[in-house]
Amino acid sequence: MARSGVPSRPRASTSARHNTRQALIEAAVEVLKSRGFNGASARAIATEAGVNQALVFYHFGTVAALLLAALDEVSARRLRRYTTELAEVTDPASLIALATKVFREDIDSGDIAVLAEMIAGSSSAPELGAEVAKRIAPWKDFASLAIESGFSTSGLVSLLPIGAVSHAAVALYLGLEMLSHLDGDRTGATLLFEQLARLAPVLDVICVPAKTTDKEGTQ
Amino acid sequence: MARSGVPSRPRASTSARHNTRQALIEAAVEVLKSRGFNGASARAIATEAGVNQALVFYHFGTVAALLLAALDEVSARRLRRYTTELAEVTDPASLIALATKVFREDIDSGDIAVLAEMIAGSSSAPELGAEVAKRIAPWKDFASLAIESGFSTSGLVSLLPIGAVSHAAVALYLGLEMLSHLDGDRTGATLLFEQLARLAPVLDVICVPAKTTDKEGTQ
DNA sequence: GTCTATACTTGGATAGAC
DNA sequence: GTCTATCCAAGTATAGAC
Repeated sequence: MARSGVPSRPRASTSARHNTRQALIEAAVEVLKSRGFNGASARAIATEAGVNQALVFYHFGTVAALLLAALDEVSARRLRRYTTELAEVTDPASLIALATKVFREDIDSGDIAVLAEMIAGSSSAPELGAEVAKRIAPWKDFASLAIESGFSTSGLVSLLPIGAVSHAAVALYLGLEMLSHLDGDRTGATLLFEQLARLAPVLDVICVPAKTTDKEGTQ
Repeated sequence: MARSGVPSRPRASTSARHNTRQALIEAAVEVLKSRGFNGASARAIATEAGVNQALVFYHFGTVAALLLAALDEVSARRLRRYTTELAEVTDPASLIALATKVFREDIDSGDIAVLAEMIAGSSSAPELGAEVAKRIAPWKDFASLAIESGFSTSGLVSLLPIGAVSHAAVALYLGLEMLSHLDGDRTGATLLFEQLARLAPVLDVICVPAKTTDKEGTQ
Protein backbone atom coordinates (compact mmCIF):
# COMPACT_ATOMS: atom_id res chain seq x y z
CA MET A 1 0.00 0.00 0.00
CA ALA A 2 2.56 2.58 1.12
CA ARG A 3 5.00 1.27 -1.44
CA SER A 4 7.39 4.23 -1.68
CA GLY A 5 9.71 2.33 -4.02
CA VAL A 6 7.25 2.83 -6.86
CA PRO A 7 8.10 5.95 -8.87
CA SER A 8 5.55 8.71 -9.19
CA ARG A 9 3.13 7.75 -11.95
CA PRO A 10 4.20 9.10 -15.35
CA ARG A 11 2.19 12.19 -16.27
CA ALA A 12 -0.45 11.73 -18.93
CA SER A 13 -0.14 15.39 -19.88
CA THR A 14 2.96 15.00 -22.02
CA SER A 15 1.88 13.69 -25.43
CA ALA A 16 -0.46 11.11 -23.81
CA ARG A 17 -0.48 8.87 -26.92
CA HIS A 18 1.64 5.77 -27.57
CA ASN A 19 2.30 5.76 -23.85
CA THR A 20 4.13 2.63 -22.72
CA ARG A 21 2.04 2.57 -19.61
CA GLN A 22 -1.14 2.51 -21.65
CA ALA A 23 0.30 -0.09 -24.02
CA LEU A 24 0.98 -2.35 -21.06
CA ILE A 25 -2.58 -1.97 -19.83
CA GLU A 26 -3.98 -2.86 -23.25
CA ALA A 27 -1.62 -5.80 -23.50
CA ALA A 28 -2.65 -7.00 -20.06
CA VAL A 29 -6.28 -6.95 -21.18
CA GLU A 30 -5.39 -8.99 -24.25
CA VAL A 31 -3.40 -11.56 -22.32
CA LEU A 32 -6.09 -11.90 -19.66
CA LYS A 33 -8.55 -12.62 -22.47
CA SER A 34 -6.42 -15.09 -24.36
CA ARG A 35 -4.46 -16.84 -21.62
CA GLY A 36 -6.40 -16.13 -18.47
CA PHE A 37 -5.20 -14.97 -15.09
CA ASN A 38 -2.74 -17.81 -14.97
CA GLY A 39 -1.06 -16.91 -18.22
CA ALA A 40 -0.90 -13.22 -17.40
CA SER A 41 2.75 -13.01 -16.40
CA ALA A 42 4.90 -9.91 -16.63
CA ARG A 43 6.85 -11.50 -19.47
CA ALA A 44 3.78 -12.51 -21.45
CA ILE A 45 2.22 -9.08 -21.11
CA ALA A 46 5.42 -7.21 -21.97
CA THR A 47 5.92 -9.38 -25.06
CA GLU A 48 2.34 -8.68 -26.14
CA ALA A 49 2.99 -4.96 -25.69
CA GLY A 50 6.30 -5.20 -27.51
CA VAL A 51 8.24 -3.70 -24.63
CA ASN A 52 10.72 -4.90 -22.08
CA GLN A 53 9.60 -6.99 -19.14
CA ALA A 54 11.24 -4.71 -16.59
CA LEU A 55 8.88 -1.90 -17.57
CA VAL A 56 5.99 -3.70 -15.96
CA PHE A 57 7.67 -3.18 -12.60
CA TYR A 58 8.83 0.32 -13.39
CA HIS A 59 5.31 1.48 -14.23
CA PHE A 60 3.20 -0.63 -11.91
CA GLY A 61 5.46 -2.02 -9.22
CA THR A 62 3.83 -5.46 -9.32
CA VAL A 63 2.03 -7.61 -11.86
CA ALA A 64 -1.09 -7.60 -9.69
CA ALA A 65 -1.27 -3.81 -9.87
CA LEU A 66 -1.07 -3.93 -13.67
CA LEU A 67 -3.83 -6.53 -13.76
CA LEU A 68 -6.04 -4.28 -11.64
CA ALA A 69 -5.35 -1.39 -13.98
CA ALA A 70 -6.42 -3.65 -16.85
CA LEU A 71 -9.64 -4.45 -15.01
CA ASP A 72 -10.26 -0.74 -14.49
CA GLU A 73 -9.76 -0.20 -18.20
CA VAL A 74 -12.36 -2.71 -19.42
CA SER A 75 -14.70 -1.84 -16.59
CA ALA A 76 -14.72 1.85 -17.45
CA ARG A 77 -14.94 1.12 -21.17
CA ARG A 78 -17.90 -1.21 -20.80
CA LEU A 79 -19.84 0.90 -18.32
CA ARG A 80 -19.44 3.94 -20.58
CA ARG A 81 -20.87 1.93 -23.45
CA TYR A 82 -23.74 0.50 -21.40
CA THR A 83 -24.68 3.86 -19.97
CA THR A 84 -24.95 5.41 -23.41
CA GLU A 85 -27.31 2.65 -24.52
CA LEU A 86 -29.31 2.83 -21.32
CA ALA A 87 -30.93 6.09 -22.46
CA GLU A 88 -32.96 4.05 -24.97
CA VAL A 89 -34.41 1.78 -22.29
CA THR A 90 -37.94 2.58 -21.14
CA ASP A 91 -39.72 -0.77 -20.89
CA PRO A 92 -38.94 -4.47 -20.29
CA ALA A 93 -38.72 -5.26 -24.00
CA SER A 94 -36.07 -2.64 -24.67
CA LEU A 95 -34.22 -3.68 -21.51
CA ILE A 96 -34.01 -7.26 -22.72
CA ALA A 97 -32.99 -6.08 -26.18
CA LEU A 98 -30.18 -4.04 -24.65
CA ALA A 99 -29.04 -6.94 -22.47
CA THR A 100 -28.98 -9.24 -25.48
CA LYS A 101 -26.95 -6.79 -27.54
CA VAL A 102 -24.36 -5.93 -24.93
CA PHE A 103 -23.99 -9.56 -23.92
CA ARG A 104 -23.12 -10.51 -27.50
CA GLU A 105 -20.61 -7.71 -27.64
CA ASP A 106 -19.12 -8.67 -24.30
CA ILE A 107 -18.72 -12.31 -25.22
CA ASP A 108 -17.26 -11.55 -28.62
CA SER A 109 -14.90 -8.88 -27.33
CA GLY A 110 -13.89 -10.98 -24.34
CA ASP A 111 -14.30 -8.07 -21.96
CA ILE A 112 -16.34 -10.05 -19.45
CA ALA A 113 -13.75 -12.80 -19.52
CA VAL A 114 -11.33 -10.29 -18.01
CA LEU A 115 -13.76 -9.77 -15.14
CA ALA A 116 -14.30 -13.50 -14.63
CA GLU A 117 -10.59 -14.27 -14.70
CA MET A 118 -9.81 -11.58 -12.18
CA ILE A 119 -12.52 -12.80 -9.82
CA ALA A 120 -11.34 -16.39 -10.07
CA GLY A 121 -7.73 -15.29 -9.79
CA SER A 122 -8.46 -13.45 -6.56
CA SER A 123 -8.46 -16.82 -4.80
CA SER A 124 -4.74 -17.22 -5.28
CA ALA A 125 -3.85 -13.69 -4.22
CA PRO A 126 -5.96 -12.68 -1.23
CA GLU A 127 -5.00 -9.03 -1.40
CA LEU A 128 -6.60 -8.88 -4.85
CA GLY A 129 -10.01 -9.85 -3.53
CA ALA A 130 -10.92 -6.53 -1.95
CA GLU A 131 -9.61 -4.56 -4.92
CA VAL A 132 -11.55 -6.63 -7.42
CA ALA A 133 -14.70 -6.39 -5.29
CA LYS A 134 -14.43 -2.59 -5.40
CA ARG A 135 -14.40 -2.75 -9.18
CA ILE A 136 -17.46 -5.00 -9.36
CA ALA A 137 -19.61 -2.61 -7.36
CA PRO A 138 -20.24 -0.24 -10.31
CA TRP A 139 -21.53 -3.19 -12.36
CA LYS A 140 -24.12 -3.90 -9.69
CA ASP A 141 -25.07 -0.25 -9.57
CA PHE A 142 -25.47 -0.23 -13.32
CA ALA A 143 -27.63 -3.35 -13.22
CA SER A 144 -29.87 -1.71 -10.63
CA LEU A 145 -30.17 1.38 -12.77
CA ALA A 146 -30.96 -0.63 -15.90
CA ILE A 147 -33.65 -2.65 -14.15
CA GLU A 148 -35.22 0.46 -12.72
CA SER A 149 -35.24 2.04 -16.17
CA GLY A 150 -36.79 -1.05 -17.73
CA PHE A 151 -39.63 -1.13 -15.25
CA SER A 152 -40.06 2.62 -14.74
CA THR A 153 -43.45 2.68 -16.49
CA SER A 154 -44.75 0.00 -14.17
CA GLY A 155 -46.09 0.31 -10.66
CA LEU A 156 -44.12 -2.88 -10.09
CA VAL A 157 -40.83 -0.99 -9.78
CA SER A 158 -41.45 -0.23 -6.11
CA LEU A 159 -42.32 -3.87 -5.43
CA LEU A 160 -39.33 -5.36 -7.24
CA PRO A 161 -36.48 -6.39 -4.95
CA ILE A 162 -33.98 -4.41 -7.01
CA GLY A 163 -31.00 -5.42 -4.90
CA ALA A 164 -31.64 -9.12 -5.26
CA VAL A 165 -32.52 -8.89 -8.95
CA SER A 166 -29.45 -6.88 -9.88
CA HIS A 167 -27.22 -9.22 -7.88
CA ALA A 168 -28.73 -12.11 -9.80
CA ALA A 169 -28.28 -10.27 -13.09
CA VAL A 170 -24.56 -9.72 -12.52
CA ALA A 171 -24.12 -13.32 -11.37
CA LEU A 172 -26.01 -14.66 -14.37
CA TYR A 173 -23.99 -12.50 -16.72
CA LEU A 174 -20.75 -13.79 -15.23
CA GLY A 175 -21.88 -17.41 -15.28
CA LEU A 176 -23.09 -17.21 -18.86
CA GLU A 177 -19.74 -15.81 -19.91
CA MET A 178 -17.86 -18.63 -18.21
CA LEU A 179 -19.99 -21.31 -19.78
CA SER A 180 -19.80 -19.68 -23.19
CA HIS A 181 -16.07 -19.39 -22.95
CA LEU A 182 -15.78 -23.01 -21.91
CA ASP A 183 -17.94 -24.38 -24.70
CA GLY A 184 -16.31 -22.10 -27.21
CA ASP A 185 -19.70 -20.98 -28.42
CA ARG A 186 -22.55 -18.93 -27.05
CA THR A 187 -25.55 -20.90 -28.30
CA GLY A 188 -26.66 -21.73 -24.76
CA ALA A 189 -26.77 -18.08 -23.81
CA THR A 190 -28.27 -17.07 -27.16
CA LEU A 191 -31.18 -19.46 -26.65
CA LEU A 192 -31.74 -18.00 -23.20
CA PHE A 193 -31.92 -14.45 -24.52
CA GLU A 194 -34.37 -15.60 -27.20
CA GLN A 195 -36.63 -16.98 -24.49
CA LEU A 196 -36.33 -13.75 -22.53
CA ALA A 197 -37.32 -11.83 -25.65
CA ARG A 198 -40.46 -13.97 -25.92
CA LEU A 199 -41.19 -13.12 -22.31
CA ALA A 200 -40.88 -9.37 -22.84
CA PRO A 201 -44.40 -8.75 -24.25
CA VAL A 202 -45.87 -10.41 -21.15
CA LEU A 203 -43.94 -8.06 -18.89
CA ASP A 204 -44.95 -5.11 -21.04
CA VAL A 205 -48.60 -5.96 -20.49
CA ILE A 206 -48.04 -5.82 -16.75
CA CYS A 207 -46.70 -2.32 -17.24
CA VAL A 208 -49.70 -1.04 -19.20
CA PRO A 209 -52.07 -0.42 -16.26
CA ALA A 210 -49.51 1.85 -14.64
CA LYS A 211 -49.27 3.82 -17.88
CA THR A 212 -53.03 4.22 -18.38
CA THR A 213 -53.75 5.30 -14.82
CA ASP A 214 -50.87 7.78 -14.79
CA LYS A 215 -52.13 10.69 -16.88
CA GLU A 216 -49.48 13.28 -16.01
CA GLY A 217 -46.22 11.38 -15.96
CA THR A 218 -44.07 13.80 -14.02
CA GLN A 219 -42.26 10.78 -12.64
CA MET B 1 -4.39 -38.83 -24.42
CA ALA B 2 -2.39 -41.96 -25.37
CA ARG B 3 0.19 -41.17 -22.72
CA SER B 4 1.87 -44.56 -22.35
CA GLY B 5 4.46 -43.20 -19.94
CA VAL B 6 1.82 -43.07 -17.20
CA PRO B 7 1.87 -46.24 -15.11
CA SER B 8 -1.24 -48.39 -14.99
CA ARG B 9 -3.54 -46.90 -12.36
CA PRO B 10 -3.04 -48.45 -8.92
CA ARG B 11 -5.80 -50.93 -8.17
CA ALA B 12 -8.42 -49.81 -5.68
CA SER B 13 -9.02 -53.43 -4.71
CA THR B 14 -6.05 -53.80 -2.39
CA SER B 15 -6.97 -52.20 0.94
CA ALA B 16 -8.53 -49.17 -0.84
CA ARG B 17 -8.25 -46.96 2.26
CA HIS B 18 -5.51 -44.45 3.05
CA ASN B 19 -4.56 -44.67 -0.57
CA THR B 20 -2.01 -42.04 -1.55
CA ARG B 21 -3.79 -41.58 -4.82
CA GLN B 22 -7.03 -40.75 -3.03
CA ALA B 23 -5.21 -38.53 -0.53
CA LEU B 24 -3.79 -36.52 -3.42
CA ILE B 25 -7.24 -36.08 -4.93
CA GLU B 26 -8.67 -34.85 -1.63
CA ALA B 27 -5.69 -32.54 -1.17
CA ALA B 28 -6.16 -31.18 -4.69
CA VAL B 29 -9.78 -30.39 -3.85
CA GLU B 30 -8.69 -28.57 -0.71
CA VAL B 31 -6.00 -26.54 -2.46
CA LEU B 32 -8.33 -25.62 -5.31
CA LYS B 33 -10.77 -24.31 -2.71
CA SER B 34 -8.26 -22.39 -0.64
CA ARG B 35 -5.74 -21.19 -3.20
CA GLY B 36 -7.55 -21.44 -6.49
CA PHE B 37 -6.39 -22.90 -9.79
CA ASN B 38 -3.34 -20.71 -9.68
CA GLY B 39 -2.15 -21.95 -6.34
CA ALA B 40 -2.82 -25.58 -7.16
CA SER B 41 0.76 -26.63 -7.89
CA ALA B 42 2.12 -30.14 -7.50
CA ARG B 43 4.15 -28.96 -4.52
CA ALA B 44 1.24 -27.27 -2.75
CA ILE B 45 -1.03 -30.28 -3.26
CA ALA B 46 1.59 -32.81 -2.16
CA THR B 47 2.32 -30.77 0.97
CA GLU B 48 -1.39 -30.62 1.76
CA ALA B 49 -1.58 -34.39 1.34
CA GLY B 50 1.55 -34.89 3.42
CA VAL B 51 3.31 -36.82 0.70
CA ASN B 52 6.20 -36.26 -1.65
CA GLN B 53 5.80 -34.01 -4.63
CA ALA B 54 7.04 -36.64 -7.07
CA LEU B 55 4.03 -38.82 -6.30
CA VAL B 56 1.77 -36.42 -8.13
CA PHE B 57 3.54 -37.37 -11.33
CA TYR B 58 3.78 -41.03 -10.46
CA HIS B 59 0.02 -41.32 -9.91
CA PHE B 60 -1.35 -38.82 -12.39
CA GLY B 61 1.36 -38.01 -14.89
CA THR B 62 0.59 -34.29 -14.88
CA VAL B 63 -0.85 -31.75 -12.48
CA ALA B 64 -3.72 -31.08 -14.88
CA ALA B 65 -4.77 -34.72 -14.74
CA LEU B 66 -4.86 -34.60 -10.95
CA LEU B 67 -6.93 -31.43 -11.05
CA LEU B 68 -9.43 -33.13 -13.35
CA ALA B 69 -9.62 -36.08 -10.98
CA ALA B 70 -10.36 -33.60 -8.19
CA LEU B 71 -13.13 -32.09 -10.27
CA ASP B 72 -14.55 -35.57 -10.88
CA GLU B 73 -14.51 -36.16 -7.15
CA VAL B 74 -16.53 -33.10 -6.11
CA SER B 75 -18.77 -33.43 -9.13
CA ALA B 76 -19.73 -37.01 -8.29
CA ARG B 77 -20.09 -36.21 -4.60
CA ARG B 78 -22.37 -33.25 -5.18
CA LEU B 79 -24.54 -34.87 -7.82
CA ARG B 80 -25.05 -37.89 -5.58
CA ARG B 81 -26.21 -35.58 -2.80
CA TYR B 82 -28.47 -33.53 -5.06
CA THR B 83 -30.06 -36.59 -6.61
CA THR B 84 -30.97 -38.00 -3.21
CA GLU B 85 -32.70 -34.76 -2.27
CA LEU B 86 -34.43 -34.49 -5.62
CA ALA B 87 -36.85 -37.27 -4.64
CA GLU B 88 -38.54 -34.77 -2.29
CA VAL B 89 -39.18 -32.24 -5.04
CA THR B 90 -42.70 -32.19 -6.47
CA ASP B 91 -43.60 -28.53 -6.81
CA PRO B 92 -41.93 -25.13 -7.33
CA ALA B 93 -41.82 -24.36 -3.61
CA SER B 94 -39.92 -27.53 -2.76
CA LEU B 95 -37.63 -26.99 -5.76
CA ILE B 96 -36.69 -23.55 -4.50
CA ALA B 97 -36.25 -24.90 -0.99
CA LEU B 98 -33.88 -27.56 -2.32
CA ALA B 99 -31.92 -25.04 -4.36
CA THR B 100 -31.56 -22.79 -1.34
CA LYS B 101 -30.35 -25.62 0.85
CA VAL B 102 -27.81 -27.10 -1.55
CA PHE B 103 -26.53 -23.66 -2.50
CA ARG B 104 -25.77 -22.91 1.14
CA GLU B 105 -24.01 -26.23 1.45
CA ASP B 106 -22.07 -25.67 -1.76
CA ILE B 107 -20.89 -22.22 -0.77
CA ASP B 108 -19.93 -23.27 2.74
CA SER B 109 -18.16 -26.44 1.61
CA GLY B 110 -16.47 -24.66 -1.29
CA ASP B 111 -17.36 -27.40 -3.71
CA ILE B 112 -18.68 -25.02 -6.34
CA ALA B 113 -15.53 -22.97 -6.05
CA VAL B 114 -13.66 -25.99 -7.40
CA LEU B 115 -15.90 -25.96 -10.44
CA ALA B 116 -15.52 -22.23 -10.97
CA GLU B 117 -11.75 -22.33 -10.60
CA MET B 118 -11.42 -25.16 -13.08
CA ILE B 119 -13.57 -23.36 -15.64
CA ALA B 120 -11.62 -20.14 -15.25
CA GLY B 121 -8.35 -22.05 -15.28
CA SER B 122 -9.22 -23.70 -18.56
CA SER B 123 -8.29 -20.44 -20.28
CA SER B 124 -4.64 -20.93 -19.47
CA ALA B 125 -4.52 -24.59 -20.48
CA PRO B 126 -6.56 -25.08 -23.66
CA GLU B 127 -6.48 -28.86 -23.44
CA LEU B 128 -8.37 -28.62 -20.14
CA GLY B 129 -11.34 -26.88 -21.73
CA ALA B 130 -12.86 -29.91 -23.38
CA GLU B 131 -12.30 -32.12 -20.35
CA VAL B 132 -13.90 -29.60 -17.99
CA ALA B 133 -16.82 -29.13 -20.37
CA LYS B 134 -17.45 -32.88 -20.27
CA ARG B 135 -17.71 -32.69 -16.51
CA ILE B 136 -20.15 -29.76 -16.54
CA ALA B 137 -22.65 -31.62 -18.71
CA PRO B 138 -24.04 -33.74 -15.84
CA TRP B 139 -24.76 -30.56 -13.87
CA LYS B 140 -26.87 -29.27 -16.73
CA ASP B 141 -28.65 -32.61 -16.96
CA PHE B 142 -29.34 -32.50 -13.25
CA ALA B 143 -30.69 -28.94 -13.50
CA SER B 144 -33.05 -30.05 -16.27
CA LEU B 145 -34.24 -32.95 -14.18
CA ALA B 146 -34.78 -30.78 -11.12
CA ILE B 147 -36.76 -28.19 -13.05
CA GLU B 148 -38.91 -30.88 -14.63
CA SER B 149 -39.58 -32.36 -11.20
CA GLY B 150 -40.47 -28.98 -9.74
CA PHE B 151 -43.00 -28.26 -12.43
CA SER B 152 -44.25 -31.80 -12.99
CA THR B 153 -47.69 -31.02 -11.55
CA SER B 154 -48.09 -28.13 -13.92
CA GLY B 155 -49.21 -28.15 -17.53
CA LEU B 156 -46.49 -25.54 -17.92
CA VAL B 157 -43.75 -28.14 -17.99
CA SER B 158 -44.23 -28.78 -21.68
CA LEU B 159 -44.18 -25.04 -22.39
CA LEU B 160 -41.07 -24.28 -20.36
CA PRO B 161 -37.90 -23.97 -22.41
CA ILE B 162 -36.09 -26.48 -20.18
CA GLY B 163 -32.81 -26.23 -22.06
CA ALA B 164 -32.59 -22.46 -21.72
CA VAL B 165 -33.78 -22.44 -18.12
CA SER B 166 -31.36 -25.10 -16.95
CA HIS B 167 -28.49 -23.39 -18.76
CA ALA B 168 -29.41 -20.20 -16.93
CA ALA B 169 -29.68 -22.06 -13.64
CA VAL B 170 -26.17 -23.48 -13.92
CA ALA B 171 -24.79 -20.12 -15.00
CA LEU B 172 -26.54 -18.32 -12.16
CA TYR B 173 -25.29 -20.87 -9.66
CA LEU B 174 -21.73 -20.40 -10.87
CA GLY B 175 -21.96 -16.63 -10.89
CA LEU B 176 -23.46 -16.50 -7.42
CA GLU B 177 -20.63 -18.63 -6.10
CA MET B 178 -18.01 -16.36 -7.64
CA LEU B 179 -19.56 -13.21 -6.22
CA SER B 180 -20.04 -14.82 -2.81
CA HIS B 181 -16.48 -16.00 -2.76
CA LEU B 182 -15.25 -12.55 -3.73
CA ASP B 183 -17.23 -10.69 -1.11
CA GLY B 184 -16.40 -13.28 1.49
CA ASP B 185 -20.05 -13.56 2.42
CA ARG B 186 -23.17 -14.88 0.82
CA THR B 187 -25.70 -12.25 1.84
CA GLY B 188 -26.30 -11.21 -1.75
CA ALA B 189 -27.21 -14.74 -2.74
CA THR B 190 -29.16 -15.33 0.46
CA LEU B 191 -31.37 -12.33 -0.25
CA LEU B 192 -31.99 -13.65 -3.75
CA PHE B 193 -33.11 -17.03 -2.49
CA GLU B 194 -35.42 -15.32 0.01
CA GLN B 195 -37.07 -13.47 -2.86
CA LEU B 196 -37.40 -16.69 -4.81
CA ALA B 197 -39.04 -18.30 -1.80
CA ARG B 198 -41.59 -15.48 -1.77
CA LEU B 199 -42.23 -16.17 -5.42
CA ALA B 200 -42.86 -19.89 -4.88
CA PRO B 201 -46.51 -19.64 -3.77
CA VAL B 202 -47.30 -17.71 -6.94
CA LEU B 203 -45.80 -20.46 -9.06
CA ASP B 204 -47.65 -23.07 -7.03
CA VAL B 205 -50.95 -21.38 -7.84
CA ILE B 206 -50.13 -21.69 -11.52
CA CYS B 207 -49.70 -25.40 -10.95
CA VAL B 208 -53.04 -25.92 -9.21
CA PRO B 209 -55.26 -25.97 -12.30
CA ALA B 210 -53.19 -28.78 -13.74
CA LYS B 211 -53.61 -30.73 -10.48
CA THR B 212 -57.38 -30.26 -10.22
CA THR B 213 -58.10 -31.20 -13.82
CA ASP B 214 -55.86 -34.25 -13.61
CA LYS B 215 -57.89 -36.76 -11.58
CA GLU B 216 -55.88 -39.92 -12.28
CA GLY B 217 -52.24 -38.89 -11.99
CA THR B 218 -50.59 -41.88 -13.65
CA GLN B 219 -47.74 -39.57 -14.59
C1' DG C 1 5.16 -47.10 -4.02
C1' DT C 2 7.75 -43.74 -2.01
C1' DC C 3 11.69 -40.93 -1.27
C1' DT C 4 15.96 -37.85 -2.55
C1' DA C 5 18.15 -35.38 -5.77
C1' DT C 6 18.33 -32.93 -9.65
C1' DA C 7 17.58 -30.85 -14.44
C1' DC C 8 15.18 -27.53 -16.64
C1' DT C 9 11.80 -23.69 -17.21
C1' DT C 10 9.24 -19.82 -16.09
C1' DG C 11 8.25 -15.98 -13.33
C1' DG C 12 8.85 -11.85 -10.07
C1' DA C 13 11.75 -8.45 -9.14
C1' DT C 14 16.09 -5.41 -8.90
C1' DA C 15 20.65 -3.07 -10.35
C1' DG C 16 22.82 -0.41 -13.32
C1' DA C 17 24.15 1.14 -18.05
C1' DC C 18 22.38 4.13 -21.51
C1' DG D 1 12.07 5.90 -19.57
C1' DT D 2 13.98 1.99 -21.49
C1' DC D 3 17.14 -1.69 -21.98
C1' DT D 4 20.49 -5.64 -20.54
C1' DA D 5 21.80 -8.59 -17.23
C1' DT D 6 21.06 -11.01 -13.35
C1' DC D 7 19.26 -13.10 -8.91
C1' DC D 8 16.24 -15.94 -6.72
C1' DA D 9 11.98 -18.45 -5.89
C1' DA D 10 8.77 -21.64 -7.51
C1' DG D 11 7.11 -24.89 -10.71
C1' DT D 12 7.11 -29.29 -13.82
C1' DA D 13 9.04 -33.33 -14.55
C1' DT D 14 12.42 -37.28 -14.45
C1' DA D 15 16.15 -40.59 -12.71
C1' DG D 16 17.41 -43.61 -9.57
C1' DA D 17 18.04 -45.32 -4.79
C1' DC D 18 15.38 -47.74 -1.36
